[in-house]
Amino acid sequence: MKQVKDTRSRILDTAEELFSEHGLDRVSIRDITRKARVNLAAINYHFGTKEDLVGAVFERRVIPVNQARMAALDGVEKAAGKKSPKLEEILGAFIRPTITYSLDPSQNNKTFSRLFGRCLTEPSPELEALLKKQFEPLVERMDAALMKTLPHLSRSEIFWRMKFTFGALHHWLLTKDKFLPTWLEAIEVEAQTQKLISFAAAGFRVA
Amino acid sequence: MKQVKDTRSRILDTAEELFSEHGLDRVSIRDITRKARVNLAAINYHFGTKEDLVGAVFERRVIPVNQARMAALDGVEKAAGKKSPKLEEILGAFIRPTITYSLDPSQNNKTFSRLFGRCLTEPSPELEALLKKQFEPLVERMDAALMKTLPHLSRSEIFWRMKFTFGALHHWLLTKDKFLPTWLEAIEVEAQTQKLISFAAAGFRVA
DNA sequence: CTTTGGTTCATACAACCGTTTCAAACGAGC
DNA sequence: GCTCGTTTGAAACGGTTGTATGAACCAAAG
Repeated sequence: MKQVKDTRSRILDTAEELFSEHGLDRVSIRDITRKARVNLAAINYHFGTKEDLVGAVFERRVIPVNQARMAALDGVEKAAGKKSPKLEEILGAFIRPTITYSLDPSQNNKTFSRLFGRCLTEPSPELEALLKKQFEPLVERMDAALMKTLPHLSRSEIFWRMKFTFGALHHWLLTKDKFLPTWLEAIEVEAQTQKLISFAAAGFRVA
Repeated sequence: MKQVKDTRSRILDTAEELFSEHGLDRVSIRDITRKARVNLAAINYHFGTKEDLVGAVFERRVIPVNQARMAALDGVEKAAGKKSPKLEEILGAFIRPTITYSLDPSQNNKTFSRLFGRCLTEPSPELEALLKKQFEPLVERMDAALMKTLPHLSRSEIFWRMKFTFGALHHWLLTKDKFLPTWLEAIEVEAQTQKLISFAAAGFRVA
């Protein structure tokens, strides 16, 4: 086995970094292998095609984040017992894991938030299928939790409001350190997160 | 002059269509010229580089949309007279023009919404500068109007809520006919727009 | 020691990229 | 009719792309 894992994960790390910085299409396989100091053929050997590599990069992050979301949702529902969980807590279970994972420096995740936001706009059909597979069960659980807490809303209504929340979250992840005016007072990420959660919660509470 | 305009605008139309469908980087100038039935060199002759073409495609749409937003804001403020305009009307002035322009079939705009949503995630520095230039004055006017209507909110607070609104809008534009579950009841675009506006308005009204 | 199965390497491949070139075609003004 | 500036055309440029090939390498198994 030698240091297979070394090569494989060095490719994954470098690819993630470059993809999130420049976009999937502006990064060539040669850019990745050069920066990872790995042979050109290593990518095709370990992952198959470039598209397979893209999938692997996404899966490595999306799966844990969505698992963390599920776990957070579990925790929120268990804590609420028989009562319905608070709206802010449900939304927090959806929003917070992306922050946690995108800022944890121990896992080379500094750049993950941008990658994550990006994955929604890159139009590869295979990537779209992957996303759908990764998000469908989560969205279903979210819907169920929200319907319990907001029983007066129809499932369709919840769907649209989730879409808006999703958009706000991902646009924020993608641009949270871009387009900032000079006069803006800098605030912590946690404070930004709370702003987003209460913004979305208010949107969900509309009659 | 002959049919210069014909060639030029046929390139613009085709480029817009292909860019919005496949993304900026997945479309080559050969794809464009082939589909537009125009000589390969025509793009470089009329626009310079491919990046210049991208800029031209965006500008042709972004400028009118933002002008329409400005005009709508003017109308809302004039109608309110000395009083502050209603929050929903301000947000509508920002949101509605993107709908109007992305659905008007008389201007080949069927695909514009996707292009528009896409332009925020493609990381070209020149495009970013173009966007900043096109949006800064608009955002300033929006901020001013919102501060007048919501005087208890700080400018920074309004900035973040605008970012969330922006994200919800653009994610919606980008995916409004994607990832739709089978059980979802179909509704008109106007109804979706109203949902978005009241969602965002509620977020702005949080104390 | 030799074989084996997995991994790395340099190199080659065909296809495509954005851009340039320059001759041909063109309509307007004299 | 004949220039003249503008627009189109076919072809080529050098460079890069993703992928494939087959030899070299290496740890572990027999």
